[in-house]
Amino acid sequence: MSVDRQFKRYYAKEISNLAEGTVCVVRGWVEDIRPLGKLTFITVRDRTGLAQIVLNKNIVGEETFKVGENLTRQSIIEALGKVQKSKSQNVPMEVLAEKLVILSRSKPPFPIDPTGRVFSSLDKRLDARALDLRNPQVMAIFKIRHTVLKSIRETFYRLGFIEVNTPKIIGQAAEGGANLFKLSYFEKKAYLAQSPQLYKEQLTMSLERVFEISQYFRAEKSHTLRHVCEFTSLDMEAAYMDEFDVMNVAEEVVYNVIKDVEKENSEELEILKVRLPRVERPFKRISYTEAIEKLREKRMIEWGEDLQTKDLRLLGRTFKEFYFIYHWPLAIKPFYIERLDDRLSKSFDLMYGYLELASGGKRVNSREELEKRLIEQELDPKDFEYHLKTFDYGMPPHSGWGLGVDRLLMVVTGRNNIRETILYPRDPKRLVP
RNA sequence: GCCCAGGUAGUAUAGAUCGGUUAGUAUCUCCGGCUGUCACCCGGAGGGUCGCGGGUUCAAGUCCCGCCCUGGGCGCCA
Repeated sequence: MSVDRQFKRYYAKEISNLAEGTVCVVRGWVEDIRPLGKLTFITVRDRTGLAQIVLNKNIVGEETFKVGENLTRQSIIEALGKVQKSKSQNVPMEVLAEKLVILSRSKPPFPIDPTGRVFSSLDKRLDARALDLRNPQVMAIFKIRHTVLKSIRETFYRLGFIEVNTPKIIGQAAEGGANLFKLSYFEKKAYLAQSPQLYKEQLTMSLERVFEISQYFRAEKSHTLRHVCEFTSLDMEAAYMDEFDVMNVAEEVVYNVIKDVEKENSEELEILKVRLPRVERPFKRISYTEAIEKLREKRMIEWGEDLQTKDLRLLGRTFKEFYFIYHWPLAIKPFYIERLDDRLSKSFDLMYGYLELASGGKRVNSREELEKRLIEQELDPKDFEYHLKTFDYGMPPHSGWGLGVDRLLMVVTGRNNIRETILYPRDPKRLVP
C-alpha cells in the first residue's frame, strides 16, 4: 500500500535544499491539482510548507497517472520520486514522481476553503477547526502559541520556579465574584475552578516559587472579542516577593516571549503579515490615581471607581504598548490583596493598550486580616476554613499574578478575536467541537 | 441581560430604496481537451425550500408580524 520505506521522508520545506537526483518520499495533503494532458502538477502541503510533485504519464505509467488525475483536494498522499529543478514560481526544487499512493481520500465538498481563496466566517471555520488549521495563517497562530508557552516555561525555570498542577474540580465556591460552572461529583456538588488562587498561595509556604499554565472556567455570558468560558491562564506565586518584585517577573516573562517569538517565528509572522509589539524595558508604570487624573481630562470620573471598557480604551490611546497600572483602590480588589493604606491596595494590572493581560499583587498573609477582609466583602470565613488554617502553619509573605495566555497571544499575533488564538474555543454559544 | 447590523448553492457574495421573465457572479464538484502549470487555461455540466413559521397581494428573496441563528458594541468579568 505504502511507497518504498527504505527512502527517507522529507518535509516540504526541506526539499528545496536537496541535491538534484535525491530520492525522497513526500507526504502531505493535496492543496491543488493541475492536470495538463500527459503531465499533472500536484501541490502538496505539510506542516512545514508547500511542495510540488510532477506526474509524467510516460514515467509513472497509465495506472499511477490515473491515480493522480482522480485525486481530490485535501486527500493525504505519499509520493516517491527524484528531486529536480523546478520552473515553478513558488519552489526552487520539485519532485518528479515515480510512485504515488493515496493514504486517505478526502470527500468534498468541504464546509470551508482551507486554502483561504474564498474566506469563510469564523463560525464556519470553528465548526471545521481541524480542517481550518491546514490554512497556513491559522497554523501560524498555533506555532507561535507553542513558542510562547515554551518561552514562558524557560523564563520561570531560569528564575527558580517550580511548575505545579492544582485541581480543576473544586468543592467550594470560593472567592465569590465570577460565576462558576456547577457539576455533580458523585453525590456532592462541585465546581470547575475559575483560578488556582488559593492553592498557589498555599504552595508558597513549602515550594516558595511556583507557576502553573492551565485552563480555567467562567460561567459568564460575556459577548465580547476578549472573553471566553474556558481560557488558559499563566499563574505565578512567590514567597518573599512584593508587588513590585512580581511586576518585574511579569515584565521579564513578556519581554522574553516577544524576543523568542521574534527569533523563532519570523516565517509565521510574515505569513500573518503582522509586526510584533515593541518592547522596551522597563515597562511604563502608572498608578491608579494617575490614571484617574489622566481620564479626568476626558470625562467625569470619581476616584475609587473601577475602570470601564471605555476608560481602558481611552488609556490605550495614550499607552499603546505594555504598561502597568498599580495601587488600585482596596474596595474594588479581591479580599486576598494586601492593604497599602486605608484606601489603596498593593495590586496591579498589566495592560497592553486597552487590553487587560494580567492582574496581581501582594497578598494578605495574616489570618486575622484575611478574615476581616472576607467579612468586608460579604463572604463567610467558614467557607474558607481549609484555606485560612494554612495561615496558622506559618505562611511567608508572598505575591503573585495571573496572566491570560490567550490574550497575550492576541497581542503577539495581532488578532482581535480571542477565539482565533484558541484551538477549540468555548463561549456561551459554542460547546462543540 | 440591553442595543445595533445581518441570514441568498459546499464557501463567499450581487440582487431589497421601486414586489413582476429562468435568482446573477466567483470559487467549488463532475465530464471532455491540453507536456511546464502555479488561484493554469479552454469547452460543457451540476449545485438554491433566498434562516423558519405566519400574514398582505393576482404575484414576495424583496413589504408586515413572530421566532431561531450569526456577527459586533455595552454590561457582567481575581
